[in-house]
Amino acid sequence: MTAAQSTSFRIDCSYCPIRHRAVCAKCEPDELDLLNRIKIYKTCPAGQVIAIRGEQMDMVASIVSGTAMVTRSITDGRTQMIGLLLPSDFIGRPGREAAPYDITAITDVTLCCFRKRPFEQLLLDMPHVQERLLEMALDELDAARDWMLLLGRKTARERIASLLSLILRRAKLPEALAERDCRIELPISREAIANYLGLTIETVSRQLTRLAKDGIIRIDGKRGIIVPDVAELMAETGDDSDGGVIA
Amino acid sequence: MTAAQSTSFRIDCSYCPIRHRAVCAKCEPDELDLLNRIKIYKTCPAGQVIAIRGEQMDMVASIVSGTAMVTRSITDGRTQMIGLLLPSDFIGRPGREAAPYDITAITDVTLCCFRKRPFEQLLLDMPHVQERLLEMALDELDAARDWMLLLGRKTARERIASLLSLILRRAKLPEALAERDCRIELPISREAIANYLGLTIETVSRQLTRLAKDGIIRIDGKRGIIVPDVAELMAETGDDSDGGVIA
DNA sequence: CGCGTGATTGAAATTTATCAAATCGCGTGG
DNA sequence: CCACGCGATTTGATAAATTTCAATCACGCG
Repeated sequence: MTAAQSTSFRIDCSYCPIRHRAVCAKCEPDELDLLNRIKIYKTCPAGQVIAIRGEQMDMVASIVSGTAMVTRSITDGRTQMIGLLLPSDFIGRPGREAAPYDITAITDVTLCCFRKRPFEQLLLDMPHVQERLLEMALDELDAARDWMLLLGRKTARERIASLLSLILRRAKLPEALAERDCRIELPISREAIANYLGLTIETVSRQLTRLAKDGIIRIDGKRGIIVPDVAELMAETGDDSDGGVIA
Repeated sequence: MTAAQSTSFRIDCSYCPIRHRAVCAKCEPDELDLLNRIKIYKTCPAGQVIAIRGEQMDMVASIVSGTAMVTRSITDGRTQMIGLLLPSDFIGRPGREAAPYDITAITDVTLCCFRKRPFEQLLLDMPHVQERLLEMALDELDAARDWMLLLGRKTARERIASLLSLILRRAKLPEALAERDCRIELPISREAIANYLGLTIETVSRQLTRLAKDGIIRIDGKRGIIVPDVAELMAETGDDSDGGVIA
């Protein structure tokens, strides 16, 4: 956590919207009390840099609201998005000094922060937090590996279809996916999509229009996408029929 | 763990070559005793399938010796290597029924196996194992994300250089990297390299000969590579000067 | 000695990136 | 209210990188 945040406050954990999914998901009331006492809320405006690779991190945090992106770059500016942080996702790595990636707020972001040292101590005392952190790390690992398949082997069209289908699955209830004309709002710009998919902006744009021409999607303004038939979109992802999800 | 293994035996943990790096690294002697009682050694010959994505896994295991590869594939046979398993690496995921990836032995492999249920129970009772598992998962996550940068943004030449430099760093002591004419043995075939780097066999082959023509490497038989100047190779990886490692 | 697998090389095709220009959306100031 | 300008997006033409298809080569082994 490098950059200054604009505000700092605290609310009670019992009202916390990410209570059941964040690192604290498995905590008992007394453990929650302890967390409550040492946490600090901070907010970052959209666009603000939350962490810079290689710089000192003295905080860890959960995302309470908003979206942030995790990126890595090489010398000449090429950058790859490595993860998307949504509410309940965790930032920071116990037992490491420097931030391993760059993190930038996409929308305004609210963070539930802990100073790193006390948090590390707390991990040892509170196995529930460590258990949950392990679960979350393994889920992220699965997601990262799915993405490796996409980046290493999928065509531009398949990448776009995969992204759209990912967003659909995250945004909609499973039963809603059977309906016709599902509408989603892209949470990120074309540039961010390109960085996510390992493509250029132009290729992203072209593949979107091509999918539209083929009737797989309809484009509705800059950020809106309407999917007439989700199954048809899924068929374009290149994945096996299960859509990458294990039964 | 799906496939049948050829042999099954047990040796004492105190002689275990991966004792200090595997999931049991942080265990006290009494904890080790407990592990010792419930572990089973198994071996797989080179080429054998160790796990198949989607199939039931009733074992978790550490790699004691040998090398295995973790892959994911899509419908038409395109496959992406998602990880390389070396001695001390862990196979299996607590709290999940089905294997999330395919795993294949590259060389003969010796595994230190635990039945999944008892191991899961043991995780709760032995925080040292869980701590270590978390560390290992986070390290793997970092590795997966580095690889995402490679797959999404690097050129074929940079990918090859990155792989060679990765193997160098794994195989040699840091001080040996300063020497001239470092020799490494590629642990995997051209096809496996291609699947690792998200390229075709032919591109791998061409880039290797091109790097050789440019004097960055010398090719020494099918599997041997001699690197006259490691720094020069590192400069071809596209990474910042730190070579992707955080201080 | 010939066979087979894995690796290399070559030529053509395809995909994606790059460079350049046009368009769109939208808030601002006149 | 409307023209202006800016950033983001789309579109077009061309170039570059990588894949694909097809041969050839190298080498270990029966």
